[in-house]
Amino acid sequence: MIEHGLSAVLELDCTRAVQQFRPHFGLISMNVDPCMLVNSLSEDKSPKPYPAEIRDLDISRIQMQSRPIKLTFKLKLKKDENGCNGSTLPDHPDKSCQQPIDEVSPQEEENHSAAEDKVNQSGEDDAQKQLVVYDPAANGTTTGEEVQPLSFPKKSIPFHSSKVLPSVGAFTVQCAECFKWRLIPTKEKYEEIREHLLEQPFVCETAREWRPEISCEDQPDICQDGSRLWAIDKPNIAQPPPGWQRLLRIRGEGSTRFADVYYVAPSGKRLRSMVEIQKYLLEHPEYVEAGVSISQFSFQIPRPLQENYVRKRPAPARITPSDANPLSWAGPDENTDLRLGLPGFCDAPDSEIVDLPAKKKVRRGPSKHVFSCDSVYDQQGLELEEPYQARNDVFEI
DNA sequence: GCCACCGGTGGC
DNA sequence: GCCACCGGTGGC
Repeated sequence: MIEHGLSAVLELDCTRAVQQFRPHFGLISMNVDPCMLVNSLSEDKSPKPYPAEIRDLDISRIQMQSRPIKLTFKLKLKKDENGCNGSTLPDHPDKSCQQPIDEVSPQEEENHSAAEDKVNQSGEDDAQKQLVVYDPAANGTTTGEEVQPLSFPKKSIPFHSSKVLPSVGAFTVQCAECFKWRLIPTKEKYEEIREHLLEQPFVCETAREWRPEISCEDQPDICQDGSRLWAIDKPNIAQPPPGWQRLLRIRGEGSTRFADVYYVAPSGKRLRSMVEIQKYLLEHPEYVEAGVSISQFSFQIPRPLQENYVRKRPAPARITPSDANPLSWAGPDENTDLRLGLPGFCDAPDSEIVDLPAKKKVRRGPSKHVFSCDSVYDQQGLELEEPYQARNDVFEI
């Protein structure tokens, strides 16, 4: 079992792996907590195929579609001070899951993985909680060691985290031809694909770079089934300059905006706007001399598919006699809209709501389903008409 | 004291 | 409504 307070949070539900949604580009993310774990595969560590943040592990819940998978990965703890120092993987028939713990570099920390997780506190049938990620070993990409890491998921022991924020857990892109989701092994590869997505649409064959046998005939790696929160990224965002990191920080539900982008300079300086970038480059001409340009930066953020994830900005106040009465604003806001589910793929467990960061008491508009089938299908339709126009990246959180 | 995160605001 | 910017602040 997991020891030393590893947080349990994420859980998958991809059994209903049906192609139900068709954005074209995206990330999969999972909730994150102060304790970050990073899995790496092979011993050579170059490059790390599937680093991932995970808050909780329960390998026994992992299923690779219909075939068993063998997991081998290392856990790396980010913050000892969070009670996460030291851990072991859960007991699992496959002892290859047992690996030493290393340190995590900032870069690794940002290399979220192609794995997946999500908390599920709804108590759904275990059979519904499985990870749907492709099995590299099954595709003949494994060399030497038989294993390929994949992902993991699931919950177990809550740990003391005062605040839990979602974060990107994996990267996925949708094939422009078959519309199946393909996981992207690294953040860097994802950024590379994203940079030229409009001119070079992603197709399953593109993934042969790391999955030689993949084709549109293969099952999707992941599904948009409402069990996780998805966000749609923007295409054609330049890759960060060499040595720079582009960080995406997902805000908690109910915040005034969905996420923040930061750039981390090679010096470690964190910059949060084009103004700051410009100023920094002026103060450090060596970067400009090395070829760094302001055009290589973008603070565009993805858009959450979950309705009402971001708090709407209140309409300009109109003072009327009733509004002037403070009591008219005093009632509790139940946010019942966040607890509604729909049959079928939209019957997302309440857990996805429950698992999100503590909601703020925010005034919301008329109740709507957070994972409305209608809204999703509407978007899918738009995607079909304009495959690579507006939204192409998707994050799952 | 630092900084990650959040809120507010102005502009479009 | 979205975006860009940046100030405030709680937690460490």
